[in-house]
Amino acid sequence: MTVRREPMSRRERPAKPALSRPGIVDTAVRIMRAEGLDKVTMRRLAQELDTGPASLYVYVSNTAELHAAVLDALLGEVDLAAEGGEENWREQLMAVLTSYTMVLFQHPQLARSALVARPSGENYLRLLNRILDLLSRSGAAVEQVAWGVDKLLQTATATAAEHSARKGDPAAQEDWDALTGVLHSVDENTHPAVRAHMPALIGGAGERLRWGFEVLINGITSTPVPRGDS
Amino acid sequence: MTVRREPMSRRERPAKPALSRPGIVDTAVRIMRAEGLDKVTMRRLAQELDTGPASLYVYVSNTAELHAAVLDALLGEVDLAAEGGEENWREQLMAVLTSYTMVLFQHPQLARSALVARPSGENYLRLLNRILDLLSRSGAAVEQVAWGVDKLLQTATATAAEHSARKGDPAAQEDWDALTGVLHSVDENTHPAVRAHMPALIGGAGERLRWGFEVLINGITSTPVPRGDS
DNA sequence: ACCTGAACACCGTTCAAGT
DNA sequence: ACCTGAACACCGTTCAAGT
Repeated sequence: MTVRREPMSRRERPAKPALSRPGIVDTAVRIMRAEGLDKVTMRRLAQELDTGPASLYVYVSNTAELHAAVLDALLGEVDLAAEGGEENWREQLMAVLTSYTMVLFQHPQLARSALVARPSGENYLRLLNRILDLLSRSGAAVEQVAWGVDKLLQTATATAAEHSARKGDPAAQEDWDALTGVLHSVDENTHPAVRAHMPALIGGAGERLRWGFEVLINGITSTPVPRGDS
Repeated sequence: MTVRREPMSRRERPAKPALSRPGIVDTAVRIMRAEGLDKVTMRRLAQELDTGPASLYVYVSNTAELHAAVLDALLGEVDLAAEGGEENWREQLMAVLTSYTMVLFQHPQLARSALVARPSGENYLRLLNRILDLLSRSGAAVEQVAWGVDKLLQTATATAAEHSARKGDPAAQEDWDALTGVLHSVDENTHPAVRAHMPALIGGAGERLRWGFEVLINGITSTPVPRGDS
């Protein structure tokens, strides 16, 4: 009788699996997809893994590092192959950047943390390598390409982070509304330039991303790095 | 005797001043300067003002809005006058952008929050107006100027936010070290482009900011907005 | 209208102790 | 080496009650 009880309870609580870094990161990703990044806390994660928060510190040194690991996992979704002929580096570059941005758009809170805690994972490295390769086909100097890639990734990340204002967050739509409201009713005499640029200042949501990348690519390939730097 | 007691105790606790939004924001700024933005919490602020956290919600609707108010207060320090002759819009623009970036560099955590919660305060508006005015002297189309200013402010803000990795934060230096470490020891066969751009990928801290602005200005003034957009 | 005490529902991280 | 319970030192926000 006691013989039977043992397997039963195993089936009910399906053999709590041993902790491991991959397992922890997987669970973190699952929580994020289901409920957003701010639910990915040490305590919540521990609960999900049927243990105490202290146990996680064997595999992860703090919350920031955990979020970085989640980001790198997500970066696996970026499409590096991208359509467009081998010779058309510009279109390919645009496609990869767009793919990266779209992945981050899905989780703007991650983009936010990516700006601060520089990622250095496997998937990030692959992405970096790919973009460097594409941009270097422009024929620009090595320094321009190196610094330029940084700028491209920065815009993409920052744009996605800003996006958390529109989506996700509850009170963040209000910020946007507040800004557009203020811009619409700005005083002609004190802020003439704002007035003069007014419809454009707010509009063009969709085209802005692509235009932003084009601006950067044009600027990067035509602006030499100050001499004497490596 | 009781007559004397009253003024005494007034002198010891110097007449708790009435709460007000400006007073709250001032205190918040003071705490930030002294101990950093993450000490600027509702609870801590209430303690400083000798009241309970609930009382603050009469003047401030949440923590994000509080931080936005602190940011706008700080933006008052940006030097909009900037040296350089009236005719040299490029140098003036560069000076204003640099001043803005420097102010944010002092408080990178604020820059971080500025990316998400779009500011719309008085000082932000002044800055926006000034940069629009300067950039419009390039002769570029209105749409390019409007979208371009957004890009310029975005880079400045994002660069400052990234800066929180190097300064301030304790474990964030580690991220940077981790990244440079990984980049230095990357495999030639799997990531040839990273290898090829290696010294430049990491170096050039100081010149990068100016180069970044130049790239944008060049790109903005030479890249037309897709037609049909305002 | 403004202010408050108290509560609800959480956090990250550490550390001594166990296995 | 890995895991845990318990504690320390905090959070934001709400709400009924008071002035």
